[in-house]
Amino acid sequence: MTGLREQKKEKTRAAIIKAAISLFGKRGYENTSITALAQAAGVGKGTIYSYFKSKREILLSFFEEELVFLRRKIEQELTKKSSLKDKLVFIFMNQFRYITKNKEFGRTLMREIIFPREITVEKSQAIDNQFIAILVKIFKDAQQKGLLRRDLELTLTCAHFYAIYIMAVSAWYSRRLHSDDEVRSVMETMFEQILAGLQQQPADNT
Amino acid sequence: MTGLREQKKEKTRAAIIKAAISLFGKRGYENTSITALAQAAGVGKGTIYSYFKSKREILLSFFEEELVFLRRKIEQELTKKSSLKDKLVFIFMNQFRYITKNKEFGRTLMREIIFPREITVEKSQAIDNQFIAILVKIFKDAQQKGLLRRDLELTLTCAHFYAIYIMAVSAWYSRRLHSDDEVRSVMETMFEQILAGLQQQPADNT
DNA sequence: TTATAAAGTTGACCGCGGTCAGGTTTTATT
DNA sequence: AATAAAACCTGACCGCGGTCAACTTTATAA
Repeated sequence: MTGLREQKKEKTRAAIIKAAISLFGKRGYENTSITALAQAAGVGKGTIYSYFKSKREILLSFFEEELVFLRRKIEQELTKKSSLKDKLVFIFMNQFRYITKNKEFGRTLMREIIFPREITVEKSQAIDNQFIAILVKIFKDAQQKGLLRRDLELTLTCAHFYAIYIMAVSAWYSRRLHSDDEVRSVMETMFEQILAGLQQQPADNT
Repeated sequence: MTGLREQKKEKTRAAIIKAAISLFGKRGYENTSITALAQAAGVGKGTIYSYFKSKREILLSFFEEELVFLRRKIEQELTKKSSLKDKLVFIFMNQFRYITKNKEFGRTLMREIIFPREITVEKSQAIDNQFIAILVKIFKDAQQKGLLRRDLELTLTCAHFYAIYIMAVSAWYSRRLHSDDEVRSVMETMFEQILAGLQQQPADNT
């Protein structure tokens, strides 16, 4: 049953995440110390580490929660988009905007998700599994409508598009791309190029 | 001219890099403290920071030097590879093996190169410019031989393959791919898929 | 040669993320 | 109600990357 202990633990965990949302949002990730987080959550510093393995895991947990909303929002608006390319661009641009809203926050997040440490591998896997879920759904749909080759290993196809997205984010952080528009334009071009190779070949008349 | 000052500075810089090579190699990046590095280089801790902006910049500078050799080696052996796909796989697998030789070292490096901070943007750009140089050369060659569409923006094409490479490295760090062979196999598959879309369409007979 | 300015070096010091021995609260048992 | 065991909480403490005021060395000018 929900003993006194479990209730408290849930409360504490929630308090920490809440404090994280508030402080990360207000001051950014790097400028929020664990000590400050602990104070805001009303617990001792050490307690934090019995709920999370590291500061970075707090970030990932925080993001995991946000992702539920982000995902819901995306899936709602997705129906408005018609073409496969539009859908993909829509998804990734939403993600991109969220990530880069706070530059330094997004960088830490990306680093942790794309190149996780042993300590955060599971969390980071859980997070991009959520993405893969959205993407696979779209691709299956496209396959059924005859827009995509049926022999594709969908996991690989997801990976392919995800790869372009990561590259775009990277280009933004490396100051090779500067605005949302540039990013979207590059992504569109590359997506078109990929799809040209993946979709069923209609009678080709160049 | 090469005054006393310049000479000393060069020596000191070299000593720091040398110490970095030795200690990073011996103990890894994270387990090498700046203090230890300073001692090994025979200078004070503060001096390190008048040569490098941060510990991570030392890592990048170190890698930049290694890259000269790696690049030379790659370009020499490249002539043996015939097909475009083989060449690309060869380049990226070399890179991959180097990066993942020391797991934690490679992770820090990738994080810094792919998602650089303001403070390391230039260095990280310089590094992947070296790659782009190798890749562009190959692609131009392929275009001349009629293996690639001529209307391609080569920078984008590079980015495309580079993206797959990053994804592969990421998959390895996320424990989605476990061995060299798996990584190569995935990379090969994806490269083939891309090329099918990018290369000139021969009369298509499926 | 000597005085002044400029450049370079240094380690004590800071706040950080993370640890852990010791103290406190909850549960289980009688 | 009293007690023992288990679970949980805590902040002093550690080594880290990075800073900077004070100091030393080199270059310049008279």
